[in-house]
Amino acid sequence: MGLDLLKFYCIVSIMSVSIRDVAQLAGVSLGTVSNAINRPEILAPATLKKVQGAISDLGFVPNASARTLRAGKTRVLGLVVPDISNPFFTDVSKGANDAALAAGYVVILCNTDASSEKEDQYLAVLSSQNVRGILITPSRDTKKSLDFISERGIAIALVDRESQGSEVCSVAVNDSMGGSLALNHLWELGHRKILLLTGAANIPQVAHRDEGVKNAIAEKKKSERPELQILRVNQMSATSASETLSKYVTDHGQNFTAIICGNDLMAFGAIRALRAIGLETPTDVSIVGYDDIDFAASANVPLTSIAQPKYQLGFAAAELVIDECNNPDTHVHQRIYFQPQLVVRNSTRSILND
Amino acid sequence: MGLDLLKFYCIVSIMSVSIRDVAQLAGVSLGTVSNAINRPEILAPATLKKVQGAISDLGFVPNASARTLRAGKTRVLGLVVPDISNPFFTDVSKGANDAALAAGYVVILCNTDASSEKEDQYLAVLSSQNVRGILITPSRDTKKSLDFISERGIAIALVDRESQGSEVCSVAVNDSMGGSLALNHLWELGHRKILLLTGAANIPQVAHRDEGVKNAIAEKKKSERPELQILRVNQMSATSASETLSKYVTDHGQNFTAIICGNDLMAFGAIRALRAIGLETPTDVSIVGYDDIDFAASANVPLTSIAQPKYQLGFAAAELVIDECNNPDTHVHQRIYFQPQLVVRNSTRSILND
DNA sequence: TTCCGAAATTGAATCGTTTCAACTTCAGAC
DNA sequence: GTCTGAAGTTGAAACGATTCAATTTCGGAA
Repeated sequence: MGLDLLKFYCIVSIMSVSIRDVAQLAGVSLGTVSNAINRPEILAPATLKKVQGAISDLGFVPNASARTLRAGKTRVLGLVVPDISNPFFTDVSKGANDAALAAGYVVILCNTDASSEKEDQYLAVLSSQNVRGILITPSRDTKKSLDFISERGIAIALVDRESQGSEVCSVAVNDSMGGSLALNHLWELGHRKILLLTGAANIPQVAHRDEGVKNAIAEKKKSERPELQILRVNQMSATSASETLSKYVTDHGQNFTAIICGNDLMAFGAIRALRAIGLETPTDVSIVGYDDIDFAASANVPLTSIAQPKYQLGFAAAELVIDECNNPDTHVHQRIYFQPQLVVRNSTRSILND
Repeated sequence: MGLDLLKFYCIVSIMSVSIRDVAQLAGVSLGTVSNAINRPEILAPATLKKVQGAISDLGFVPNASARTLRAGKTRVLGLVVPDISNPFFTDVSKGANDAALAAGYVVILCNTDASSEKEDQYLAVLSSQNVRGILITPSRDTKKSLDFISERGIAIALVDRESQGSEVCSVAVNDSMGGSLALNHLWELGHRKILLLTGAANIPQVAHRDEGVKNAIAEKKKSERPELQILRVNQMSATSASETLSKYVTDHGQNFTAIICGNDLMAFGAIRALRAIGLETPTDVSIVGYDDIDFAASANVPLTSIAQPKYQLGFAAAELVIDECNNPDTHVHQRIYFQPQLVVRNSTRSILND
């Protein structure tokens, strides 16, 4: 008898309880239980209480598949990024996850390694999973991917890309402003010969930042405009930056007092290359990085850098998509534009003598 | 008329095609289409071809919800980690995603911030999503979480934790061996006074590594055993390591020729602290890090470190779970144990004089 | 007492698959 | 020509929720 009882409990706890069981226990109909879950306000308070009691007694959790099948709506988002090991996207992912969880959504992470095929493959999988919305940093031919998605009635937000028309939401950082921030900081410290150690010009982010630097220069009075040299590296890594800079100084001498780098790793590479030829940072050369990676603060030479609100980027993108899902009528597509921030540490120094 | 035609195309392209449409176009029954998708080998080749043609003509994608509802099985895994911005888990996630994609699965990423409540919350969500398996690095009370999961018939793999009983799979790295590798490397270089700059002893990974260091010492002949000092930091960060080490040297002097650090960031902190008091790496002190983070190779002093197969960890865990899902009968629970690897760079140096 | 309309509740139909027992087809054995 | 069994195909039932037209309930007005 004791054994039978145990068995009974096991069955109860293992077999999934359905809305039917709840209805039976509460002594109401199927529809009423469904209403208790989805539109509690239309039920008589007493009934609602009864049903909620039964739900928690049985530990009932609605079956997402059944719900989706009938209602046609999941509570799942897809996040499609080129490289999750890039700290930028890691933080974006964190923000998106937190925003999603708060709204009862869940995020499927898709790492495309910047390959179009993998991107397409993931989009097909996400579509078959009936995801409700997709946050994406498209790798290449944006149009096709986007059409594929929106054709299926899935909400979209572009991350770290600006939408062209106004048919989708987008969340981006003002890269041009980032470039300006870096230049103005150095300018205020008195630097007038500046080297821009940057990446390939066909990367949109890089182009925008370069432009920001140039704009900031153009805004100065003619007599106070700094001289700008531009040096591009193939790979935006410490090693590549270090080698490129060494060669440059060998060829041209040190014709600068400060360097603006494409990212923090390149900044560390630059510091290393300079030290190798007897130039200290910031004593001899000031250096500004970009991204403000975690390690920037605790490096040998704590780095002055441009910080991007990565977490907020992901959070906002998820919120936009969820709003589009939950309020399709009132939702209006937005282009959100975050502002980067200058973080001053020890790698830059004033060379004014007053 | 033109407008009507447009409307027609819109409806065709927006409305989802079901298995029913495929059956009609191919001139076969529902069941046959289902078989073409799930057990193609039992169909007559001609029929199979016909159905596959219809599927691709219509661009049919099976509805995951309906499939799950009927079959009770999703193709979704959950990955529950304490901190996705830790490069370790980033790589684990990449590995898991790749293994999943290859098997037609998809991964929901759950970042718990090492909080038990968030972990529970995510487990509930994953359960309601009917995920098929969960890869988890549990934060605390493993037992309860695991019971919750397996009670619901969801496959489990422990990541970076060893399973105690044999009722679940686990994938971990031999941390003890990592500690031994570090010590033996220094020992071979002639170091006999070693400082272990490590984290809190109640973190399992830390404890195992410390143990590995001690074991390696115990294996040496008595006369050749190095002296070991242990110094623990609160936070395993560069700053904390730097401060703690500075204070230690002030109090005790430099009673070591080499340092084994709890991770690479701490190693960078140590290098900085030493330089501040006039000690260069590796000239005066040799340093070994742990984790082999990306930046280790391109730092000012390229770091000798212990590398863990993080990607493989995630890949293997996903494979184990997927095997358990697909072949529940033949599947046997495994404990996989990866071996860390010593990566020698410039932060360590021999002090033997022969 | 009767009737009315608003509020609350009901339950059959539906979503798009998979499953499996039942049925058809057909080549070969007798 | 008939029978047999294997191979191939069929289609109704089921999964567990939501939806909505239909039904019941009930307080108050006539």
